[in-house]
Amino acid sequence: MTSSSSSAASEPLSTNFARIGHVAQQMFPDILQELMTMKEPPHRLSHDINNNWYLSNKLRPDELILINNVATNGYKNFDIPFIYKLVRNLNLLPPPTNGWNHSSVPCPTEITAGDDLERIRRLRNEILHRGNAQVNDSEFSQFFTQFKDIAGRLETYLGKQTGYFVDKFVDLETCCIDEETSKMYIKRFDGLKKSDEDCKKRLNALEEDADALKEKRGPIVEVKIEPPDEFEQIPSLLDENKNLLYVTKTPEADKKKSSRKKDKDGLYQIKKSTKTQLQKELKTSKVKQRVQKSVSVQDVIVRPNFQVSCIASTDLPQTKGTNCRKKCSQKVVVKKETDDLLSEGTLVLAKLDGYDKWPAVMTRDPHTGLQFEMDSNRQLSMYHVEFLGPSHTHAWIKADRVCLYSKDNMNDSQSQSSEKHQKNKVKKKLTSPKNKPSKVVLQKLEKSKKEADCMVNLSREQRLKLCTFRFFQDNHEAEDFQCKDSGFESWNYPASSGSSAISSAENFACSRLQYNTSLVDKSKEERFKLDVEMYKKNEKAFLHDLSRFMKRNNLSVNLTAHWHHIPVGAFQLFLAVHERGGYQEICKKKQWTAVFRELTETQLSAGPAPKNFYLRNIYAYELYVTNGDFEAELKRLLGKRKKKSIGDVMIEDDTGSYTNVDDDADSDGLAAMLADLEEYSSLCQLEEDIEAEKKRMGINIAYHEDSPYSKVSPGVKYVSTPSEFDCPASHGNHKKHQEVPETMFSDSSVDSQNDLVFHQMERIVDEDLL
DNA sequence: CGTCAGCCTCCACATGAATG
DNA sequence: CATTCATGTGGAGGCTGACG
Repeated sequence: MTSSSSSAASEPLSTNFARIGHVAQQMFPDILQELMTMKEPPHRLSHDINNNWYLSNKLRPDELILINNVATNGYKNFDIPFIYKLVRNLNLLPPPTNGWNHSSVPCPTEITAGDDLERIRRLRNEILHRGNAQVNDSEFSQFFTQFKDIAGRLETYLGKQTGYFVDKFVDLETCCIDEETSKMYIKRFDGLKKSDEDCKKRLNALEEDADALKEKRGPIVEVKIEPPDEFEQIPSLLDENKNLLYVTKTPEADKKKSSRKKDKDGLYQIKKSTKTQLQKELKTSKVKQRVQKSVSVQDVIVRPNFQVSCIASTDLPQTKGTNCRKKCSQKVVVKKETDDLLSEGTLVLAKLDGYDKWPAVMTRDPHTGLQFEMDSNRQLSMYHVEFLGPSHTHAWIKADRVCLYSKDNMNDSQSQSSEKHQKNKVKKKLTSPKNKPSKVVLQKLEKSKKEADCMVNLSREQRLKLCTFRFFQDNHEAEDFQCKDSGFESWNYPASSGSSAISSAENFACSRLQYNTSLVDKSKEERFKLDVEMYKKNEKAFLHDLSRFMKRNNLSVNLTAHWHHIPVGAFQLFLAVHERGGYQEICKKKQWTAVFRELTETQLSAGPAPKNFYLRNIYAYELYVTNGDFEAELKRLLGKRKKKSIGDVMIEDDTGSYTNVDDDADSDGLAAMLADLEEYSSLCQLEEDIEAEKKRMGINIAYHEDSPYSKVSPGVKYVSTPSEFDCPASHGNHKKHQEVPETMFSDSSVDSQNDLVFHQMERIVDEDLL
């Protein structure tokens, strides 16, 4: 492709499409790969992912391969969805004004880097999912206006010279496309269009099947199957809060092991005979003795994500579930409902010290925006909830004290609280109410129950709107570090990037997009030098990165030292130390006093202050960016500070006051992503299972009426296979279940089905190209 | 009986004197 | 002059008693 005077406007409509297609498939990925290289140098990626709960658990095998090869290949072959996922979870950019994956398109006034990434994702989806390969001139011009706006902002944000990205778009917009390239793109999009139509037809057919079968089935009991080596045929005990019956084996599971190759995350209905058998076993088993009530298993669904649970239809007495489960079967998964992430807006019962379970809504902390917290073992430890009632309050509640709201749970808790009160007088300080609830409290509780009952039928969004304490992005403390168009540049490596994203010789004008140097090729010294160069240009970038690093490692950070009442910034200290060769050099040459005096502009005696401050706040980061043994240093710091609460990263801002910083990508939107994941899984399951089961003994599709999924995408829910319990065959299935939802790249949940189709199409196209 | 303010203790950190 | 040690300071959290 060479620049030409002939305008794109005069070219065929399909050529226009080829151009915007190139942007979506090549130019945007290249920009984002460059952004990634600057914001997350490849040598840090593995470590950061390991420190990220979500990413370390949810990456797909193909994504893991890319990450494993990142040290050699850089961000080559990282596509937009994957980069979006990394940026979002590692918090590499300031989040979009309305948060990630918001239902509405960023408006023109929203111009954070995150907003632009969000725009890129949407544009990419819009282009790739476009059924129509004809782009008229006005549409074409609109597309390129958007492209250039985004490119302009990103080049400023990344500290590139003016036109660094924009010029490439200008070239692409106006240059000629050679015939071959044009044909290649048209062919590609023809294929896309065809796949689109096929998939739509297929999905419509499936939906019809589903509709027809929906009425045939009754209420559903959910069973999750664990893949133990050997199954036992007894139903075991259940979750005390959720009435979950944990079953270690489904009677026919082992028979069908091999026939369920496609198991991912679907739910499978069991036969009536199996159901009867379960009921029988429940009546006769040891479980029955503990439960003391017969459990009528109305129906069972198998969720082959290797865990067995069964929702019994009757209310079960609260028991020490964990112990019982242990006694009943070693194979039973000890998994409480609260181990799952509850998403924002979910109606729950939360137990606060001194109170009974109280109806509440899962919300974000109005100050930090956090919805939940992980402990140091990356286990979910706390949820933020807003309590319902005449006057709403909000609080952080331990995860094991939160369960889904239901009247049964409510009643159980109340009847039990009085028993507990009798039994646990000695322990009353721990969790139970000190005394019988006062009349006032009971009245409040009644009101809150009424409110909760009213909320039951509302959507999560509607519930959130009724909440008093709401988190707004504008309040986000991370805003302090947010990049505005003016000023804030970050990771300003000169002319760096992994250009290698240019994957195919077929692509036109690739050479234009290639860059001169790549960080990947640089030695650690060179990289560090570039880091420092960048830091010199921008203090905030350093402070942001330092804070992010420390936060991720559960360490607090103080960005301003006060020596003899003279404030000294961490950044100035870092530069001063760097100029003298780093921490070790200064210690060796005993230059801490010199550093101290230089920074305080005094001749005072330093004492250990500068050294200690550096050790506490900066040294681990210095090791981190220089590929040193920062982990040992982190261990030392963590050991020293273990008594401090984990997760409360305090950053001293310019005014000297301490503020919480919420820039932990782990939690930001995690629950929303989980919902996406489940939605995606159920959608995948829909198609795959129906196909699989069609081949077997006829279709039997079941919808989980009460499923939260129904709110996400009405009409497409759990899919039940015919009648047998199948053993979820392999760990591969499990991994599949953990796939990060690709639906996060769809515009909204409403479009999720289409999006699935589109992504499948995309894969087809990509495979074709390979 | 529940709430809340005041007091106490503990801990981390800064500072400055003492020491090598 | 760098390092070590003792002391002072401030914040967080727990306990207790007064009050409504």
